[in-house]
This record gives sequence, structure tokens and C-alpha cells, in this order.
Amino acid sequence: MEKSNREFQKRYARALNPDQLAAVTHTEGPLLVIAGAGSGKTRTLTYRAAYLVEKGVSPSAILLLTFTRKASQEMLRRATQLLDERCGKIAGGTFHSFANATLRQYASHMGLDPAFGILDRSDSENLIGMLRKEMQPANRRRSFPRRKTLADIFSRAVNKGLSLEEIIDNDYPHFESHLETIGCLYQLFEIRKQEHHFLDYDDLLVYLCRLLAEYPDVQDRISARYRYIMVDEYQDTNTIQAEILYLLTRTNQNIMVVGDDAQSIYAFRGANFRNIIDFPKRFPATRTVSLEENYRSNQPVLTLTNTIIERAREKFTKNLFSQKKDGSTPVMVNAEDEYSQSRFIVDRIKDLQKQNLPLNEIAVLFRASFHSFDLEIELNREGIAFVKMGGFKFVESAHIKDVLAHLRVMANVHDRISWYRILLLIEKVGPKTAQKIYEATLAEKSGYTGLLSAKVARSKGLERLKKLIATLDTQPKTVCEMGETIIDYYMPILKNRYDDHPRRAKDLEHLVEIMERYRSLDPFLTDMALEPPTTSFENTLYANTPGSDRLTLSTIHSAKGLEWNTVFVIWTLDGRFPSVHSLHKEAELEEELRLMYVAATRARENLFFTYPSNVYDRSTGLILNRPSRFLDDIPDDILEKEYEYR
DNA sequence: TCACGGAATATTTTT
DNA sequence: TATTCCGTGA
Repeated sequence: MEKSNREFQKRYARALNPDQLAAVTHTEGPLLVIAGAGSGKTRTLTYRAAYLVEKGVSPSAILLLTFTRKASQEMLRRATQLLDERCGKIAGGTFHSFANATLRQYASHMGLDPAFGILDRSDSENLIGMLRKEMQPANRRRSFPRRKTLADIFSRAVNKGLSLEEIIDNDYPHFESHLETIGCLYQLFEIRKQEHHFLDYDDLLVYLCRLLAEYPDVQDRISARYRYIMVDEYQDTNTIQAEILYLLTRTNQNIMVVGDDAQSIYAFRGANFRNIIDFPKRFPATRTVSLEENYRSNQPVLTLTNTIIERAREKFTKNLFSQKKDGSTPVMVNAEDEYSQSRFIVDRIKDLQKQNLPLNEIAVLFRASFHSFDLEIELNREGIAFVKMGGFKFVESAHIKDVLAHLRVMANVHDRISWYRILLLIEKVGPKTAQKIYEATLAEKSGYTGLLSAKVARSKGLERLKKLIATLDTQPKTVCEMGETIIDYYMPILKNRYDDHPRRAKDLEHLVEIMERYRSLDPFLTDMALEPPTTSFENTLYANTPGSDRLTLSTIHSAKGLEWNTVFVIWTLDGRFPSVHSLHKEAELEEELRLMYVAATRARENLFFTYPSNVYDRSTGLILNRPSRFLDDIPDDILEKEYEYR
């Protein structure tokens, strides 16, 4: 036993550097791992999961929490490769999926229907939009926030644990005059969610937190069950999530959190990077390990990124270093205007292609997704293939949501949002008619009889819907069969509404493939809300096709965790990046700085920044012509300046 | 009551 | 670029 244990330690020591090894083998008590960009964070988590299991810990006693389903799946997959099948049994998932599972189990404690539905972001927006319209007459006067903005305000208030008033004062001062109406709207939103047994993303966390805090017996049971907890991207947790973790460590303190305070870029969604800074205070026995060796970038890139992050006010100091000493100095380019900026990118990409660098190895990153519009035009003109990331997701697209809405009314007749959605697709049916029908379905407690009894003008479209609902209602079917029936019904609508219906029809085929994996409707719908397939059909197609060589365009947020040989960061213009919105708020300015850091640390070898001059900013009336303050006075030997690209 | 068209608007978005 | 929102006319 003793010998095999030493063997086993040696094996881990060979695969990891000393800091990584320290993190992996520290199993008892709180552990904070500060993992710099490119320092092997995922590797460390993966090895630690395998290490625990190899030591004899039961996989079901390990809880691995991440922010995306993909991240947790990937880690468990890699751990399984390292060790064996047991690693697949580790309880892994997102905070939200963990909350979902736990709340369904303990629904009665919280006064919830165990079959509660989940509202994704656009569902919430639709619901808010409906309520907004109902209140309309009161707010004619001045521009009232759009439904999306309202959803933002509500979500931010919950995630930051602040009042609506505080959020509006801080982030939306121009809506101050509407404070009262917004408050009413929020209450209506909360009431309607409860009436319909819906939880939105934020509710999942809030209810879980309350469950653990208010029911010590439940807290005991759950916290005893997970003896080892690991959390990825800890810098992006919000206050509620940190509280949940704290509550989960009641029976033991074997909690490991991994993150990089310098890469905290989600504060606008309520992430609180104080969580990582304050972790040692919350868990006084904390051991802290810093991973500072970078395996991604060459030293010139790291020297620059270290310089950038140097300016952050509050941080765990770390200084990344690399074994790859050689490389060219990052370059800052001043372009005459937006068009020249795009030309510069295109020209440089062509050069790189001539040097046989595949497009897959190049990315153009930017602060806001519209920053790439002009460049996209140029790329199209030049025939350079690209993918834009961070845009629309598969399940968020209208046609997918349309089909899902039909399934959702089958799962829950009271689902007003989905009823309205499918009814408004029908010609000659508007909000009023939809409302009448919805009320009739409520009274009849059945979609089919509701449609029959509603006192509305007959229409061809409605007759078709009646037939569809009747079929779905009376003939028991698998999820997949229901989906196909609905799609048959939906195809004429799709063709009518969208010019690009062939592409969208392919998405629907893909949806059917996904449905085949499910035996019943409820888990399917839950997964669609909580763990949706991340890529659109088109993207998966290209990602799997060898030889598909495309440039990546991405917002910096969506680029986190990724890397390329060559990275261009465009619009590094003061007022755009940092954005004018943040110039007068220190905390936000700090976040912009970290964002610049994240952008720059994506590059392995070549790193370019570009900014156009003489840009007129409509909102402030200012002419913007200075380079980003984050890069402005960096010495030439660290960041080379190339002036005036025309 | 609905459909349609033009104008306005937009930071970032793991669930 | 794409979506939302609102006014207008049928």
C-alpha cells in the first residue's frame, strides 16, 4: 500500500509543476488556487478530480461546479481519460443545474411546484414585454426602457443584492423618472412568475440559497453528501453563489476554488470579484497556491500583459513568466479611420496566410459585438472566411423557440408566454385574440377544448392549430414524434416568415436529433433552458469539418479561455475601450482594464492593437482620437507603436 | 384589431 | 446588423 502510494504521487509529480502538484494533493481544508492566464487551470482541476477518486474518495461525494455545462463535461471527460470510468460519476455541472436538481427534490420546502418551469432569458424578456405593454398608457411621456433593458435591471438587482433604486441610480440614471413604474413592473413580474410556477435563472440561485439557509436539516444533508467541492472560474461567482458555497461547507471545509481575479469580467452581471479576494477571510484556514508559469504565450506578450495588469488597484500580485523567450514585440497601430483599421486587419491577415498560418490560428477581438460590422464587410469583400462568436445561440433563435413553445404548452397549459408565442404566429391573430384564447384555455384546463370554446373569429390558421393540438393531446407520442408533428405544422409558417428558411429548417432537423435522446418532455424542456446545445447547427457543421479554415471574430467576453497564435484587438480607442460609459466609474474602469488583459492574454505569439482616429461619439458629442488609456504610455520596447495606417 | 413599414436604438452576456 | 417599437391605414 505504502509503495503504491508513493508510485502514485510520483506519477502526478511528473505530469504537473510543483505548484500545480501542491494544489492537486491538498485535499483537506479550504484551498484557493490563483490561476493566471494560460497556467494550466483546467489541467489542475482535472488532475485533482482524478487524484481524489484514485485515493478512494467516492465520486458521488465530489461536487464540481462550473459556469458552463461544456466546461464541466470537458473536465470530467479528461479526468476519465486520466483515470477510469469512476470519474464520470463525479457530480458535476453548473450552479444552475445543481440548483435545479436540488430544488426539484426539495420543492415542497420552498412552496414550489416540483414540476416548475424554467424561464430562459428571452422568456423573461417576453414576459416583461407583455407586462410592459399592459402598463403602457401610464408611461407614454418619455422613453421608457425596453423590455431587454428592464430584464437587465431586474437581474442586476437580484444578482448584486441591491435595490432597484440603487441599480437605477448607479447604472441607469436616465430612467430615474420611471423608477416607480419600473418598481411596479418588477412586482408584477415576480407575481406572474409565481402564479405560473416559473423560475428564471436568478430565481434558481435565490431559492437554493434560501433553502440551505432556512432549513438546517436540508443543509446538513446536502453538505454532508458532498465531502469535496471544487469550483471553477471563482472570480465570476456572484454574492448569492458565494453564499451557497459557504452554506455547503457546513459539515466540512474541503472546498477548492480556482480563479483569476485579473480575469474577472462579469461584474456587470453581478459577479463580485471580491469573492475571490475575500475567500481567505471567509475561510481562515485557507491555503493559497498561485500558478504563475504560463504555457501559452511567449515572453514579449507576457511582458506586455504583466504591464497592463500592473495598473489594477486591487489584486493578488502575480507575475506570469514563460519558457518561450523569443518572439516579436506586440504592436499598436493608429489607423486613420474605421475603414483603414479594417484594411489593416485584412492586409495583415493576407500576409499571415502567405506565411502559411491557418485562419484558425487568428482571431480579431473587440469590446462590443457591433465593433466588427465594418470589418465583416471588408472580410466578405475579400472572401476571407470567418465565424463570429458570442452572437446568437441555437436555442435562442426565433424558429427554435417557436417549436419549443408548442411543446411547452403541451407540458403546461398555463404557460401564457408560450401560448402567446404560438398564437401570434398565426395570421390574423394579434395580442387581443391571443389573450381571449389563453383565457379560454385556462377556463377549460385544456388547450384543445380551450381553442374550441374561445369566442374568436374562425381562421384557417387557428383550425390548423386546433388539429395539431388535438393530435398531440390524444395520441401518446415520444418527444421526438411530437417534435416532428409540430415541425410539419410549423414549416409553412417558417417559410412565410423568414427569407432564410432553408438554413433555419436545418436547425429544426438538428433539434429533432436532440429530441431523440429524451424519453419524456419535462427533462427535455428543462435541458433546453439550462444546458442548451451551445453551437448553432451551422457552427457544429463547420467545427467538425476538417479543412474548414476560418478566422474567428469574437467579443472579448466570449474569447475567455481560448487562445490563438495571432490576435488582433480592434477599437482600442479611448472612449470605446474603455467605453465612455465606464470612464467616470472607478470599478467599471477597473473591469475594462481586466478585459483588456483578458484580450491580450489570448495571444500565443503575435499581438496587435488597432485604433482609428477622429471618431465622433454621438452620445457625448466628443471626438475620440486617443489610444486606450490602458495602452497609451507603455514604453516602446514593450509595446511598439506604428503610426498612421491609411 | 391586425399588419406593415419606417425609425430608432444598441456594451459586454457562462445560466 | 438585427431587433424592437410605434404610428398609420385597412
